Amino acid sequence: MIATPRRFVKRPLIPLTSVQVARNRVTLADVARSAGVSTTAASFVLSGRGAEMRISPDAEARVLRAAQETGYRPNIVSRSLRTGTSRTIGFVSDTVATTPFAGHLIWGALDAARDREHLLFIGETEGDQELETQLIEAMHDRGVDGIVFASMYTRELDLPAGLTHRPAVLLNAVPTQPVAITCVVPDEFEAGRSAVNALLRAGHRERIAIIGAAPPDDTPEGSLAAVQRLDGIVQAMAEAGVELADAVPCPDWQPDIGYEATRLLMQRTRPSGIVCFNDRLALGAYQAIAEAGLTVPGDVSVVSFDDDLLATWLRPHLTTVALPHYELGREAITALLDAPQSPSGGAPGPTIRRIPMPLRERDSVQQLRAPRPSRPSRRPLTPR
Amino acid sequence: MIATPRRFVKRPLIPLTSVQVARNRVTLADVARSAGVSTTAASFVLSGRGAEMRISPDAEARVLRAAQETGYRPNIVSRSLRTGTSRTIGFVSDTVATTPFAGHLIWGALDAARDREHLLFIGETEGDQELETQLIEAMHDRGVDGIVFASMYTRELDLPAGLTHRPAVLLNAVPTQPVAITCVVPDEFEAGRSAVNALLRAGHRERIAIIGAAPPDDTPEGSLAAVQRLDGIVQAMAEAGVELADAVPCPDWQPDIGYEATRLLMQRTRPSGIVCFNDRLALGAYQAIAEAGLTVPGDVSVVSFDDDLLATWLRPHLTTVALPHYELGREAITALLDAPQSPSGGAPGPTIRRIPMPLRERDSVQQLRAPRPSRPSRRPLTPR
DNA sequence: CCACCCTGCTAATTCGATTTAGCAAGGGGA
DNA sequence: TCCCCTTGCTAAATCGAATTAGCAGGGTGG
Repeated sequence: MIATPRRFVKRPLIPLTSVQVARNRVTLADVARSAGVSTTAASFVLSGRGAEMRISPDAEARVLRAAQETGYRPNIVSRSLRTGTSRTIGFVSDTVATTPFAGHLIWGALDAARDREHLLFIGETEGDQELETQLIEAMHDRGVDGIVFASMYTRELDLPAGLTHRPAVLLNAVPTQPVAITCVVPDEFEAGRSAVNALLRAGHRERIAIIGAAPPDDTPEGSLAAVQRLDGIVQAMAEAGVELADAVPCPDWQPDIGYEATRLLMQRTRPSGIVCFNDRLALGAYQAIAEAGLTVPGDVSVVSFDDDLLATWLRPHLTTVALPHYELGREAITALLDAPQSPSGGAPGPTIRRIPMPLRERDSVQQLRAPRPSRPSRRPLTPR
Repeated sequence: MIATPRRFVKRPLIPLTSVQVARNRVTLADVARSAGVSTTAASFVLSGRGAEMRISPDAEARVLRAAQETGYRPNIVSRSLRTGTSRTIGFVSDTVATTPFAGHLIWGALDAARDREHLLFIGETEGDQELETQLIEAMHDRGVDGIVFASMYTRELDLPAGLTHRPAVLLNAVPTQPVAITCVVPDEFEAGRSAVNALLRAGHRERIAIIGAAPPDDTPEGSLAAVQRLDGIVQAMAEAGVELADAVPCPDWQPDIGYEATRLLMQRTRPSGIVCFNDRLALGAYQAIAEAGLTVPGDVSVVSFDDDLLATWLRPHLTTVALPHYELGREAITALLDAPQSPSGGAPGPTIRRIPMPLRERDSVQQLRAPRPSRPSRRPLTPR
């Protein structure tokens, strides 16, 4: 075989199109042809504008039947190019993997998106600012209708570049800048009140301690949840006229730290009720309490936050104020899709939607004596 | 003001286009104009085919500079329409939310996808067959390049309709039908061997019991993991010439069930080593052992499977055979993108990639006596 | 009987990038 | 001098749906 001289080869261009693209999908043109109408007419019928555009009932029926029989599904890529709306949302978070919670956040978002026939892109930044921007751009390149930017724990954050070019919602976070953006966060302040009230209602008044933060403001770096839970706790106790017996601040809320904190507490104050700032700390507390030869709730009552899966794995089951991850996820998508942003002006700052954190009463709180006649809990008007 | 008579209004059609679509993105045409060339030339340059298509170095430089200066980013929706490839992958699983593992599966997939400049759609089916099909269709409507169909626990499953219309990979699952599809699964059989070998190596020979399944085949419905772990355990013990002292099958692998199973075991056999079929069962075992006034590992050694976060929360930290979720996720994407399927014929059945499950040795196994001279563990050639 | 309107459609354009086909200018060999 | 080839680029088609503009035919009022 003789090699063709280079210069005799005109252009080695093979029609790639016919090779790469799966040609077996039914298109609108196919439907139209099969119904004996133009694509225009078919498009009108299938978008429900048949009557408006004066397509005869007969033609309409033919189109509908053709679409049905061929199993036609509109190509959303094409529609997206034309209309600029892709029925697609980006969900960018800092940590998908390391917290089990993330699943529920995403789950709620997924459900809400599905209700509105949207699909979700997922991206994880691991807190890397450059990655944040890249992901957001990659999503906009693909024509997402909007982006939910989520943090795994409630905090303040700097808005990443490009986020607000199109509709966006902050989930579990509020912006450091006074930007007009919708934020969906759990009501951590009310949660603080709920937690401590669970103890107060059960008659605990004397020796109540907390693990995870200490008044007035010793909280883990950057955690808004910590600050607000603490505020709620402090305020509820003040209202009830009860003194906080002890408090152990913790830089990080992990089981071993809860364990050490509780050992310290048992030596120092021997509390009858402990509020742990999350369920992992509570696990550590359980371990330390058991090791001291004491029982929950007989000797020490424990309440906590988050409603981790862990809470029902512990014996006895843990009373805790739940982070409503599913609802948070749902609400973020709802806010994004239902309340389009006003890009130019409008509100001077963020719009914050607080989602209630429900108390899950289980078996870790001991009823001390008949509850006092419950004073209607007045919610103060203090700005938060 | 007099209302315009209906019939005088020609057609109330407002050019929606200019309203809906954000017109501020830089397009290829903008770049071309700014560089003083045609979009064709600009496209050639930016796709790296400048030399091939004989664009002069000068023109090439102008295009590159214009793209740089305007911050041009190609519209992937448009590219996708033309080329049929969207740099987008669908990840459909049965459970994102209820298992904390899911996060790591997704994490690995996300990382691998990012390495190849792909984005991931996420969908959750909750085991609903109709939803499976709908999700897969919705993803194909958006032009995904392929789909990873994942199960949260290793099992056999019926391939959903439409999955194999385009490239697809099964993650943590194998098909019931003899279909040519790539499957990525953890090596559960080898894991069974690892777990029990951890006990054998430490000198446990007499009273070894297992919780979660019982020979020859009492395993939770539909769990391939259970079957294969059990096989591995049985085989490793047979090889070592050690008799299984006791086995408690469990319909579900939750802490309370592990607790009850262990109580039963302590009465019946009082084992010195327990293999729990997952870490939740092990948590229950810890609780029952502590309640019996015994300690881990002093009185009872425990090994387990999964390497749940829980494993390092327990005291002492749990020795367990890890499910390599991150690697599983990565491998699924890699397999999907790097090894395009041969749609018509080729292999007669699925291609199965087994990912090793590493033993994480921690503090729950007691060394009984000096280890016997370790016979090089011959891996048998038995087909699995 | 003619201008006009309504009915019921269709042709053509558009979105943005990719790809095919091809053109103008210049150089070199016969 | 003429033909052919190469260089360096551009025009036009394409992907699939949505949308704008407009056309043919029949009926009606003046």
